[in-house]
This record gives sequence, structure tokens and C-alpha cells, in this order.
Amino acid sequence: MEHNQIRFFGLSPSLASPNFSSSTASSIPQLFPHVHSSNAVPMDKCGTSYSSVNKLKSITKDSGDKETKKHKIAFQTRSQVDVLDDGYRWRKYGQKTVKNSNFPRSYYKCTHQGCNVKKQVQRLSKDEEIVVTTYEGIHIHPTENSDETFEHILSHMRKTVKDGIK
DNA sequence: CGTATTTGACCGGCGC
DNA sequence: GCGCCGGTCAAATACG
Repeated sequence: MEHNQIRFFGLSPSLASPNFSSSTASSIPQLFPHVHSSNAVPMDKCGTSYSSVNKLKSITKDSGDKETKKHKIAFQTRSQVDVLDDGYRWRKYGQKTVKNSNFPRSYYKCTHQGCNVKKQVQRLSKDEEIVVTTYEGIHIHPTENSDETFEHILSHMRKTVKDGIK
């Protein structure tokens, strides 16, 4: 395996509720505490097509469930590896082949109890270098690897790939 | 031995 | 109502 470079092509924080309009910038460090907004390339500057998923649960919940803000953030990265170590521990719970892509889509879930954050990773069939990662929900737990910086993650991933990974 | 991954089954929504 | 499509479960398996 050759070296892999992680490149953020664009962050598209979708707001499910207009009340959270002020939390646009704060939602990014929530997911990536080590990635500052300077690293996040604006989509208009990047010009890359981004996938903004704005799904509102309009299901009539009789259980009195609070209006769950569907924090869904989808962004694309250029990497040879499917899963990026963002400081959280993910447990894979499913994999399905989607019709629009020749590559399967993987479903991950945060292993922390009470932290029902889901994440799905999809690789584009056109550009297999591009990996679309979609986060859903917010972490109630701080990052386990708070010491890890993004460069550390890069080196760690490079070592992992060098060690021999899928 | 404990935990994560794999993989087919299952299920629910949606379009026809 | 039925079949496709996408998402989740769970049992078996792999792996440290």
C-alpha cells in the first residue's frame, strides 16, 4: 500500500433545526476536536459537491420523544482507508451494497454507552479515492484520544496501513 | 476470554 | 399488495 493522504474536501453541517443556526461552527469541533476550521476547507472555496443530509423525523411519535435534532453531517475525504480514526471508537454493525455505488456502504456506531452516534461510510464508485463519511448525532462523551492531534492520527493511520491493513 | 467484525436474515418505508 | 431498497439485528466467527 502506498501512502495515504487524508484531505478534507468540504464540511457541510446540515441544520435540522433553525434554532441551531448558531451552532454551525460549534458542531464541527464537536465531531473533530482536533480539526480546526482552518483545516476544514469551505465548500464554496473547494467547489466540491457536498452531500447535505437534512432529514427531519416527521413520524408521529406517541412516546413523547423529544424533537430529536437530526445532526447529520456528511463530508468527503480523500483517503485509501475507509474508516478515519476521529478519536471515537466505532463498532461496525452492518454493511450493505447501495445501488448507486459499486462499493458497499458500511454502518458504524459509537461504542460508548448512551452515545447513540451513528456513522456510515460510503466509497464513491466513480472515484474510489473519495470516501463519503456521514455522521449522525452528537457525542455525549469527549474524545477518548483527546491527546491525539490530527497529525498524530495521520501518522498512526500510515503506520496501520504500513503494518498491513485491508 | 472479552470484544469487535462479518454476514445473512429481518424489517419498514416507499413506489408501482 | 408486492417487491425493491436501505437500515439494523444478531449469531457466528475472528482476533488481541
